[in-house]
Amino acid sequence: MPKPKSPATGSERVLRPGFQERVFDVVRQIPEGKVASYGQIATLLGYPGVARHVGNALAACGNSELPVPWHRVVNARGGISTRGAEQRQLLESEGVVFTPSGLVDLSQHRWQHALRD
DNA sequence: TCCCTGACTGGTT
DNA sequence: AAACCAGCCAGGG
Repeated sequence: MPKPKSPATGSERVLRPGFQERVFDVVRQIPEGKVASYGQIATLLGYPGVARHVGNALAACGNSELPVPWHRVVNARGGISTRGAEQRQLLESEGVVFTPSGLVDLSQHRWQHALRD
């Protein structure tokens, strides 16, 4: 039979369907005043390296029926999304502190899901 | 099906 | 510190 071209053969690093839901699930667990990074969530789900997809999934959080606190997800440097205008305000209203350079102070607000470094 | 883009990241210049 | 680059993989044109 013809050789399968699917990248899943050999090494299955393909995102399973339902990935987006899982992302929402985790994000909903972030408490007020805390933030997590895209990469942190990807790793938590078992897919290190797919931070982009976390962001991509979050971009569609409007499709979710349950509310998703998307503003509590920031990039690895504590920077907020390209649509950060609203995001910053939401975070500050939860007591999140920003550094003078406009980044979330991760040393103070990083959510650790009961884990540690 | 090819090519480009993306709410990302970590390493190298 | 900032720019650049390679890796990641799904979606859309």
